[in-house]
Amino acid sequence: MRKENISDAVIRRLPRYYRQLSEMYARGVVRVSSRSLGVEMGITASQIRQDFSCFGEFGQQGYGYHVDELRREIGHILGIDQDHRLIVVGVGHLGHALLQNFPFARTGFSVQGAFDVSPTVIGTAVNGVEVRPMEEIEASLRDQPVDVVVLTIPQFVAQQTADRLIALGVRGFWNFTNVELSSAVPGVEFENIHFADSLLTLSYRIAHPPIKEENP
Amino acid sequence: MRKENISDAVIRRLPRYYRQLSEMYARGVVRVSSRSLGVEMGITASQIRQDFSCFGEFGQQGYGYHVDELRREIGHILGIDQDHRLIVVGVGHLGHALLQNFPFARTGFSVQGAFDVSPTVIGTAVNGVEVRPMEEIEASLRDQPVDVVVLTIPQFVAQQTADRLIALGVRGFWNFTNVELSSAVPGVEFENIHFADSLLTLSYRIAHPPIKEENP
DNA sequence: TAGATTGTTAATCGATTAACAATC
DNA sequence: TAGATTGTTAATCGATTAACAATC
Repeated sequence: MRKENISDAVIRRLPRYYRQLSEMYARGVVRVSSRSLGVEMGITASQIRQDFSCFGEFGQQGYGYHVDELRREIGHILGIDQDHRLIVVGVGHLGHALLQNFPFARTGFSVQGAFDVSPTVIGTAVNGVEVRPMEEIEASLRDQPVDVVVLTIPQFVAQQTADRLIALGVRGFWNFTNVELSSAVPGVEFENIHFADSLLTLSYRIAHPPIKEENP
Repeated sequence: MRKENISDAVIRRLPRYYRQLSEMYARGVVRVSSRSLGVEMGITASQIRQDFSCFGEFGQQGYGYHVDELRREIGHILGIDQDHRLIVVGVGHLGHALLQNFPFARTGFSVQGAFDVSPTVIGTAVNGVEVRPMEEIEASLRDQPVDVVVLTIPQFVAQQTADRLIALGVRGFWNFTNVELSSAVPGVEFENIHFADSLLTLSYRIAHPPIKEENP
């Protein structure tokens, strides 16, 4: 049964399925059952079948799933084949690292440009992308709208910069600023990478080792 | 009632509470009720009280919570005051960016060193941390054990490097490699920052705009 | 004191797991 | 065909929310 509202938990598992299936495909695996996929990923076969059934019927009784077909389907659901357009705003160390390393193309994004306020980086090129002055962003987005902005700027300008970009029509933010951004404009999506939060959960877990399992 | 087993969902909210309370403390706010904290954070007062009650009784009837006290308590729970020790393994663009930008001290970590295999970066210093050759890591960890390793290395050496470090006694990994690491050694904790997974969930959400609310 | 707000118990909601008829 | 495995419905489990007595 196709669901109307997919839960966040399901959505967050999709990239992992995609990753696992890509890896199996690269290994030459042709078919997989929910059971064996579950064993490899450490989740139940039930959950896998439930998750997939939110989006359609991709398997075949008695056979399982065709790895490459399922991989493509999930990629399609994730929007990987939609050629989303993206710019990087803030080319400090982190913005630079993402421009240099991150495989945007493999996640379906094409990098349309990079912007910064600092004269030191303006005019330089990172991985073939020229860094342009922030003042030009209005004109640039008018000419060439983008789907997503990568926000790698200092915390104290995060919300105001987001607001400025939202006014220019941006509806997706990949936010690295460790600030909780918000907008009154409907349909604006924020995806946060909170480095500090992540490290703190690790800090918690090493500070509180999980309770030893007594012999049952 | 103190709980034995804290759910992952609760743990992942703790850094956000800590962040919010720090921000309020910086603003000079002295007391806060679960209700008003909930309004600011967009969660229910019930959930806040439930979450806190896993760890103790930090409030006072009729008054609420003392912001700074609660902030310290949560920081303590997260292990921020434990002065954890950490090294960075892999000083490419991302490792460099983290060494340069990330406020390790503010999350309770002290950077003990950085390691890489590339002669280009070995011997350089990033933000006061000297990059040493990977061969020296055995000796270094024997002398100065660390709690956490930041893994910013290429995917194809991720698992083998993790195994090598686990054999040297490392029990915490902040993993940036987009590989699902695992270990048979009990008590080893992995915290993953999966950039690609994160961006793909954003891709999903902009590809599937949430269903418009009909006027009820 | 009266009002406010906690910590906790009970009720609800949603997500995960189990079971199974359908069928390749 | 018989065995395997799906998609889906039902059962279980856990997390969130509501309610309220205790009390500052």
